[in-house]
Amino acid sequence: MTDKKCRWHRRAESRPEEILQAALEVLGENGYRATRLDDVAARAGVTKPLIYHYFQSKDDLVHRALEWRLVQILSGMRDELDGMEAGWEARLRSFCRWLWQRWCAPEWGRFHRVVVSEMRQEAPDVYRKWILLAYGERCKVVEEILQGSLSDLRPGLDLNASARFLIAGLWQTAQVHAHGDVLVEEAPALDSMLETILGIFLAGVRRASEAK
Amino acid sequence: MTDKKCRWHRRAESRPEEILQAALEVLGENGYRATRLDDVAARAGVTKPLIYHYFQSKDDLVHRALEWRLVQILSGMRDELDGMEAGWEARLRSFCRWLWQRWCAPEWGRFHRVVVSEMRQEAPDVYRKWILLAYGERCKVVEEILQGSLSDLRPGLDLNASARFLIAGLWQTAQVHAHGDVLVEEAPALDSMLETILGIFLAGVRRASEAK
Amino acid sequence: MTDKKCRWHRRAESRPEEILQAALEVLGENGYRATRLDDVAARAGVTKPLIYHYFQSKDDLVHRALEWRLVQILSGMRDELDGMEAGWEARLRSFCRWLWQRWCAPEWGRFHRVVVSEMRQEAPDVYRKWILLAYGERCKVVEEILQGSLSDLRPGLDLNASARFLIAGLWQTAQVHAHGDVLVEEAPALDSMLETILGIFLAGVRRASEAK
Amino acid sequence: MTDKKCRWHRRAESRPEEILQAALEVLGENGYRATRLDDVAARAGVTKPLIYHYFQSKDDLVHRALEWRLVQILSGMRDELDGMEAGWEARLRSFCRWLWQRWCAPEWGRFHRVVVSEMRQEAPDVYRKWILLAYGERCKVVEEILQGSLSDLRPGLDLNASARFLIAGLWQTAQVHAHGDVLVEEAPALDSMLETILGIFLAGVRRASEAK
DNA sequence: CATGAATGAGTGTTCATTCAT
DNA sequence: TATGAATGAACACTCATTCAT
Repeated sequence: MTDKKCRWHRRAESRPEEILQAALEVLGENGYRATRLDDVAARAGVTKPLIYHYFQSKDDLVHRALEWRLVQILSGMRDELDGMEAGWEARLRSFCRWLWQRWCAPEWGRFHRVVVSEMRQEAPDVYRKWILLAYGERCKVVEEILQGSLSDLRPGLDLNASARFLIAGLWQTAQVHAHGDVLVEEAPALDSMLETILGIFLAGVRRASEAK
Repeated sequence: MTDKKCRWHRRAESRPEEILQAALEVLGENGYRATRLDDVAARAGVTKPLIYHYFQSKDDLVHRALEWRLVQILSGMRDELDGMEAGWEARLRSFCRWLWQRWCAPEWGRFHRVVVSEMRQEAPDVYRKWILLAYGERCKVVEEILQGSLSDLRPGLDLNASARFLIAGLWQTAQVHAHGDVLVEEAPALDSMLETILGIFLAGVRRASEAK
Repeated sequence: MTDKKCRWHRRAESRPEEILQAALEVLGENGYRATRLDDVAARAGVTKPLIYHYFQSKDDLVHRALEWRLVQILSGMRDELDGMEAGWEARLRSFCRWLWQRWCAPEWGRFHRVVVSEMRQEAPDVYRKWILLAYGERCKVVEEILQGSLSDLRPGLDLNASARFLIAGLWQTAQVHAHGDVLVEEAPALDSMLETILGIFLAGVRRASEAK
Repeated sequence: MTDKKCRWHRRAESRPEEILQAALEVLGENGYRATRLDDVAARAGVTKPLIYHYFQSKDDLVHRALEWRLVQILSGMRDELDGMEAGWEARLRSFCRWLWQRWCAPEWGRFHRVVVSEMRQEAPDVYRKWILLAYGERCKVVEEILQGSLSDLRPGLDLNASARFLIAGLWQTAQVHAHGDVLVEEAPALDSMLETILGIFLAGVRRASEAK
């Protein structure tokens, strides 16, 4: 009964998130430039003006959509970390595997592409936030792990720089390997890539005497 | 002098390159999406239709402009390489320093941003070419250097993967460090970054016995 | 009253037809080539983008406009026919008079000019439809009338060809006489023209014995 | 020797006609609207500005081209006529056959289409001239032939109107039959069409007593 | 005579955004 | 809350025409 006359009340509360979800999908498929509000509206099953009811502008919508997903994606890192085994090498390996898995996932690729690509021009603040959280926070974690085991590391090692190198290498490699459309032939398997990277890094930062 | 009475200037020979240059500048400043033909024309001091006299479309112009700069930027690598000292470690260090210098230069940052960012969506073929030449070729060089000194390296090392890790780390670090608008505070100096990276990588791939 | 303060009027239901009508008028006055969307919009009292709200493109608009008028113009023929008196000669005369009247009307002249002229090049399918309905159907009617009175006709007469001749003669004569801007001086009156044509045709197809 | 330095003097005299010819070809293929000066120049093997050297504007070129061909096409009618046999019926048949042959030729079709179609809008004076010469003159010829044999014709026959009917019928039938892209299936053969038309017309204008 | 270079004035089309209901 | 209708501002691209050589 109420269904009939209030049909459009139905999902009033969920509407904003439905729109965000639709925006995200279109964004992932077409990129920022090619994302038209009409498409988003169509995908969300609403009309354009309704989008303006919930969001101030196209940019506002996109910003909110990306941030909304950002939180989802980035959450859980610390929890994950707490559950990891002791021993700095093991922790580092676990953490990197966890990262690697995420960064190689298709959804992350699409998302990353849009943010790192177009949003850097179109919405620098979103891009900044993304890099800060998705990239910078990771660097900090690695730095912390290294910090906790100074005695095992080469003396004089710049921990900040080391952490950045590891994260940068993983990040960029995952990007090119898993989502790049190039250089895929003759490339090592994803798992093997990760092991090589970890092997080089650990051997590279470890104190020489330890090699005995 | 003749400027006054002439409705337009005839500077045929130089015009195409002037337009390319103007396109490149506007592209670097505004990105692909926000690059309007009017702006390019204005900057080049010509009118829009003249652009169509030399180029088939906006895309054609952008493609040519990027490729034009691409070869300029990418040229010289092999020559540079030939002039480098012997000894694989020294060669690797020299090569990476050369790369690092280029990748940290402001102009490269602007260029990279546009290509890796928007062009990936807008003109995948340009993006692909760029990655193939600017990134892939570098990996190959590193792999070749490593290949030539197998006896000094840890046995069983995956050279392909190793090279990719090094290049990826340098590339992404340079990007974030030199051109990223984030994570700059508390970051090590650029030169010091490079040394840390090289230190870790070399120690990481070197045969253990060598450490004695 | 509300005209003043409203930036635009909402007249949804009637708008599409208003635009079609405006398009038709501009089309009739200027021809296809010289018809600019701006003019159509201005005449309809709307803005250009609104045209795109209802129609997909300029061509779509023109096609629909012509087809819209086409059915209006072509409708009613069969009804008319049913009401006509018996006797093949009388029927033929009535039908031709009906045709002649239509083909000599100014509006038909404008319409015809555009369709047979430019649309033949610009939109062959519209042209084809027009000829098929406006011309071909007429031939069929004449052929049917003749078919029903074979005993009165010269034996061996090619009915199809005869019908085509009559229709062609009427069509082209009307075109030149009523709408052509030439050959008007010294020309017989329209009614007299029709009578002469009918006289020749009927005498030409009638069985010779009948002439006694 | 002079070939080298005066190469472009070579065909100075023939240039205008080459351009006219090229214009005609492009016109026939693409119609007036789609005829670009660039195309004409390319086909004629000259450059655009050279066209402006010989002709004042695009319209001027088109007008001259059409008139140039008009004269060629229309010439010879009177000569042809003089050579025709005596006897009004025979003369009429001969003349109509000659007309029919021309009007059914492909080149005439292309030409006619452009003139009667687009030029009617774009250049009414060319259209007028065309109709006057190609159509009106023919009517006059027929009228003259009929005039010369009044005793054989139905008394009171309007010769002017009769001639117009015959020419109109031939003209339009040829157009639809030979060059129209419609109504071709189930249509009589071209020759047979002509015979039917002549048969009807002659029987239609002939004095009744003659039928004995 | 001949031309490459250059331009002005359009012209169809798109899209984020807002009004009136 | 929800929407169909309406718009302004831009933008890529075209083409006849002319300048300077």
